[in-house]
Amino acid sequence: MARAPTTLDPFNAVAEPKRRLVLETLCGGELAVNDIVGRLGWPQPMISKHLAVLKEVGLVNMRRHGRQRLYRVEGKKLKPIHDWIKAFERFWDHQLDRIKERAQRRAAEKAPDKNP
Amino acid sequence: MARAPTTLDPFNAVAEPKRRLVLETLCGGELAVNDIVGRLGWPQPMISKHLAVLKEVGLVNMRRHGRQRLYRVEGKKLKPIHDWIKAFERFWDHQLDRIKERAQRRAAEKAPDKNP
DNA sequence: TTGACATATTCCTATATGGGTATATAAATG
DNA sequence: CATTTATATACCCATATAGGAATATGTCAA
Repeated sequence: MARAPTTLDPFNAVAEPKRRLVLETLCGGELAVNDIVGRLGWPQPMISKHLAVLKEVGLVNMRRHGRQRLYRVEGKKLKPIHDWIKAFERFWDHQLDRIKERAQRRAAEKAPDKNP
Repeated sequence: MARAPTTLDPFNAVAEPKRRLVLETLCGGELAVNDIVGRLGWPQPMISKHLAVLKEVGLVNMRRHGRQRLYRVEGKKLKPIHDWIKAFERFWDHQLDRIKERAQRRAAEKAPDKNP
């Protein structure tokens, strides 16, 4: 079997560094293709092709406006990655560990009879 | 040009779903290859090959113990992904937005002359 | 030494990629 | 309609993949 298609899921789509740059570029808001071309300085077909992949996984939306096509980032589609990575946060964010522990302790104080 | 090698960075290594499962399996602590084979039920060469990729990007460490090879997850190597995704958190975690705003407001109160 | 066990490596193949270049489609404009 | 502008698509190619099967390497034990 070959490698999974880039359009399989956000993980694969975002593995390509240039596609991440496109998403970052769209972070400020809706942009037409040529705006992205201007900001990134890559050939237009390259931008269009990367946008096509991002659109197929739902990471961007498109709407027509005259002869332009305005692309907007659909950030929610990145949540699965965020959720998956969360399980590993403890490996670098010890601060967070402490926050969580404190939260759990507080929860335990509020419901001290939950675990008899 | 072909697709970037899976060993280029954590993003590419983790794009493969099975590789994510291997990492999750190692989350509980060091495991020998055969333990992973047992838990995931995949052919041993498949596990070894995925481990090789993960090791090359530094997502796992290995140490020999007798005839076994014990693999341990190196979670810190996932931080770049976490950091990149953070810029998009606002797209789903509105709660977090409010927390951040509050923190910024508080910081502004502490140093009210920073922006004259 | 000879096995048995644990793991890695090699060889194969179908498959999809990303970039480049050229061209097609579509919409506004004169 | 003809032309310009904005974007997408088609075609080509070198490349690396993931999986399967077979085999190699390494290590302990009798």
